[in-house]
Amino acid sequence: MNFRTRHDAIIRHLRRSGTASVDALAHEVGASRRTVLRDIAALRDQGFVIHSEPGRGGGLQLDPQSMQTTARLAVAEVFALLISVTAMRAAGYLPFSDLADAGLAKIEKTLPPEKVRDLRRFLDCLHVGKLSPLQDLSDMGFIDPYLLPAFETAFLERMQLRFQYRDAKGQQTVREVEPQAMLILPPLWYLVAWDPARADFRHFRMDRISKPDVIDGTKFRQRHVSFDEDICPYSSLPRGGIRG
Amino acid sequence: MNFRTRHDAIIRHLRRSGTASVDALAHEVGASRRTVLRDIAALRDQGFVIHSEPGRGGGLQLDPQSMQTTARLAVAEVFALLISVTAMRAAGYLPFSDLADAGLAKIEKTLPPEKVRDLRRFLDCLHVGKLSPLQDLSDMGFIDPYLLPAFETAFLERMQLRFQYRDAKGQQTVREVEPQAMLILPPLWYLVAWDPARADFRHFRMDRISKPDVIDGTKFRQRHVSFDEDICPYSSLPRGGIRG
DNA sequence: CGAAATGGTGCCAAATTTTGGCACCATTCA
DNA sequence: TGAATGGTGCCAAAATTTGGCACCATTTCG
Repeated sequence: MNFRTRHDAIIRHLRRSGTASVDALAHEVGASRRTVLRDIAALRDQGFVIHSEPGRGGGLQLDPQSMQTTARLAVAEVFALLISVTAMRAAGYLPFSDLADAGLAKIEKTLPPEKVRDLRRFLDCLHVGKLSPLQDLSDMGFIDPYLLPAFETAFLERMQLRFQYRDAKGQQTVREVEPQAMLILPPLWYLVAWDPARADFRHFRMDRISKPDVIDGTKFRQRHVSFDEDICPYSSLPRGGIRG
Repeated sequence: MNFRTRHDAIIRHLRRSGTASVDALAHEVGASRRTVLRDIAALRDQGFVIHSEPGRGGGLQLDPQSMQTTARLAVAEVFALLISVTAMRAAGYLPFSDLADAGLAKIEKTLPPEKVRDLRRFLDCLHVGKLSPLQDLSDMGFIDPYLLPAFETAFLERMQLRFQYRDAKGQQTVREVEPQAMLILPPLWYLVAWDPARADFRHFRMDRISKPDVIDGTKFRQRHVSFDEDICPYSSLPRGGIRG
């Protein structure tokens, strides 16, 4: 009996019998006391809540609440988490980002197929590169919290987006564009969009966008965006897993 | 990367990319072709329906209908996710952080109450500020993967920590200190600790710490750490939050 | 009080499983 | 035919798991 089967057996036994001692479990699953104690620790690490009571009449007890633990996240939430973990990895904090990424993989596994498809299409629009050191960062602002929900609709439904844009000189203009890609040049974030009025691509710094709104009834086709060679799509980013 | 994590990663990749070759997967998860083939067989045993097509243009494909509905994140994974989001927000790299927060809130709900309490206590030790531009970043290294688990114990149980420290001149010394706070001055991370031998606070750059170990049987009291005024605790950090 | 029953930890060597590499087979497609 | 692809058997090396032991802490019973 390998440890996976054993863990299942232990959980099943605890569920059925309510409470059990380590020795009883050890006998039940045919393993040593030491091994069962290790299994209990592992199960606790995995999120099972197992209460224990030492002394005569004590034993182990599985908290029934810990059995239902499904977090149903929205696509945008998973996306937001993913980019934060990606940024963390890019910054070189592997121990943290690897663990966080493993957690996200579990969450993704539970996402329904159509959400995974949306997530993939969203991530396909994401590109990462290095910022030129010449950029002026002194006027970095905050990104409108309504931007991501608006992006979600605009990118996935391929609908035009209207927003106010404040250019480098502080001029406010209203734009109506076709969102084609998102670009991260840490710490700056850009929207790459086709501007039909100018018949050309434009880069918009996200912290300069306000009042984003999807324009009803519009539909556009995806265009090929060509990036510099030092900018790579998120999906081909080097990932965790140290190769031996 | 152990086989459980690898299985999660493989499923994630297959779901995201629709179809993938064994070699691509092997490269992705950092394992050999043989191992991935074994993993695929194991996943099929577990009930995942994975179609395969030999020959040119072939590959593996995960049937979207075969999906798992529950995920149980390890406590450490939730910790890592929270820290990632927190740190990236602090660094100002992270737009959409309120959405990430919403996702985290859902995930947090699946943790047992005492773990949530631990999480809060851990995050209470986290402080964020701005790095002086004079700092030399040329020798930034990687953070020891054992640091996070060691911190978890040391901070939560208030136990002393022993580690090797490489100072700015490259000198290696062994320190035994009382961890009092974590400080992020993007992109650098510091441990702020009371050094009993020197009877004073010290800042240790995390990428210069190696071989961390909790010292058994030690217990210390929390001290008030005074920070510069431009450094604020994580808990009072400005949050996104959708206005309305 | 002392003894017994219980959970829990550290350590180590033995047992077991996992892994990577290799050779080789079958299928598909250009 | 040759290249790209999935798949299997085998083996030694690497990594992990396991059991045994000593020992600690807490609780309850007599």
